[in-house]
Amino acid sequence: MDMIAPVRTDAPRDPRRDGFFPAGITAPTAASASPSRCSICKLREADLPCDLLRPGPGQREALPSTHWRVRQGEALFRCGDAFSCLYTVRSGFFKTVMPVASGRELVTGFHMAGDLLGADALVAQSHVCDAIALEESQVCASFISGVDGPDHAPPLPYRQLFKAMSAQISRQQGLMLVLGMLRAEERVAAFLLGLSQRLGARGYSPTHLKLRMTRREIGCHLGLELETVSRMISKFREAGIVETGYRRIQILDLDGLRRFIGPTMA
Amino acid sequence: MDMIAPVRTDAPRDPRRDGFFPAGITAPTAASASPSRCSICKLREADLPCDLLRPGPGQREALPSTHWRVRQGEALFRCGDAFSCLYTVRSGFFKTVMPVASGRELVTGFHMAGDLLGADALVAQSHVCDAIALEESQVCASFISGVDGPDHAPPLPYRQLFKAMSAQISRQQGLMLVLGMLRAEERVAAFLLGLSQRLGARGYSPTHLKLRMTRREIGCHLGLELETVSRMISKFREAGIVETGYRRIQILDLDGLRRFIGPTMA
DNA sequence: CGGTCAATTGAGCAAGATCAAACGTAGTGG
DNA sequence: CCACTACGTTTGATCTTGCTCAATTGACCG
Repeated sequence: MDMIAPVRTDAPRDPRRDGFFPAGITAPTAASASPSRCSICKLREADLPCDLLRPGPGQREALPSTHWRVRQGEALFRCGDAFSCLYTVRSGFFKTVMPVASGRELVTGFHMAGDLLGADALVAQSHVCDAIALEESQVCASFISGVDGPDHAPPLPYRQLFKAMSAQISRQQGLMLVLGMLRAEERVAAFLLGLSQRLGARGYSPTHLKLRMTRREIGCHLGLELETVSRMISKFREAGIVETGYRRIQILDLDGLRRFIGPTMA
Repeated sequence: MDMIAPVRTDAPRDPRRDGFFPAGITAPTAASASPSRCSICKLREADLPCDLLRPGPGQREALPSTHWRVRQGEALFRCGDAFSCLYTVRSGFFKTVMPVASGRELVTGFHMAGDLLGADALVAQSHVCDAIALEESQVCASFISGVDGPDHAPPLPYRQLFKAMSAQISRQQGLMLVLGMLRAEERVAAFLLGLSQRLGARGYSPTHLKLRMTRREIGCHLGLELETVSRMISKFREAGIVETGYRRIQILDLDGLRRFIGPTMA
């Protein structure tokens, strides 16, 4: 994805969007349609005030930015939306939510003045969560290319670092989902499936796993006691889904394991 | 903290360290003491192979890197260690652990060939978790300054982005700790304390909180049902620690609330 | 071949989920 | 301004899940 110009000409990609600005977002208030420098954004303790996106001495030009209003209950961006800019909360209150198949939702965070929103999409180029205003809010939107974009892109080593850090954020979000929403059985199944998938991606067998960690370590990773981990693995064995031999686990029925995760995760 | 030269001359800061290399880490094997370019690191599906730290066309010079061996059970780095370099797992298996006061430990992840280790320390300049080898392992260490370092530092806007992403990683790790190790009572107490602290840092009252979110949203954030959240708040009220009025919560006894979190978090 | 540590399995118990009902608050429209 | 409605909150009763305690078995190492 390339840099999106301050005046956006790309058509909305999401069916929920029906106008020039995202649903629930009005045109710039203090700023004109052409992006302002937004030097009034001086927020205490802010993670990333827009002012800090200004260039330092010897740097290139500042990233263009502008202000938007978001009404209560409306989305600043939604899961799947193409990445267009980073947001700093100027006033109000947001929640970020990952929608889950089961209807329940995972609230990944609450965000108030000074907090950064939207960094989740820097690498994948599309947002992985909804950002919903819990009250009338204002944000500062800073237009910045994704790490692969040609303009304003950082030097190569840092692009890789961005990717690595972004990958870690994604991994942690997945783990939060496991810890916050899944039952013991589902957690262990998800753990085994994740391990299988990662091993497969590296050229190892995805079905013959050699566990390098103890049941206690698995438990500490999944928020369970070691006895519970052991019991769940035994349950999978009794169901004919895995075969076990001490630290070695053979997955006989990958789909059966997926079925154990249930409707929460797809 | 500044860039640490490939040949390290700084004294170990951690009492657990007793030699030139971190405990359990032997001198470079394939590479000589002076860092090699390590072009043999071509790992499939890797998040950040050392090769990718090479400069692209028109970039500055590559970051120096070298290889280390880590024996089973030994630490690649430990919580509190000064940040010196980023690691890519070449072979073997690691766990990353956040030590917790209560003796239990939070395993934040398992890491195999191709995974990046150590990015947690890029901003704070010191590691926030232990990285322990679960079997005989090899890593590629890439020397890179922290985002505030003078050498190899990225342009300013990206430094801010690094900080923001790093902050998000820290926040998520804190939440994983809450989701994985705390009981309902402790989770709600930690949530209220966190909200209080963040509001205080922004100039609002840290004791008179106006909750913008519903009990259900708090529950979805903490991995609890909304009834449980309500019950815990009622318990705090009955204990004389908070006063409640619908969406408004007044904290009467901050220390009392901290006492509820118990020994797990300090 | 003990010794140590990890894993398994069982029994009882407590924390939290679930189901259900009553109550408060905010918002709407007459 | 008030009544009505919708939704959020509180509280209670019951039940399930997973934790705790305990004993046994199994693997690995000198």
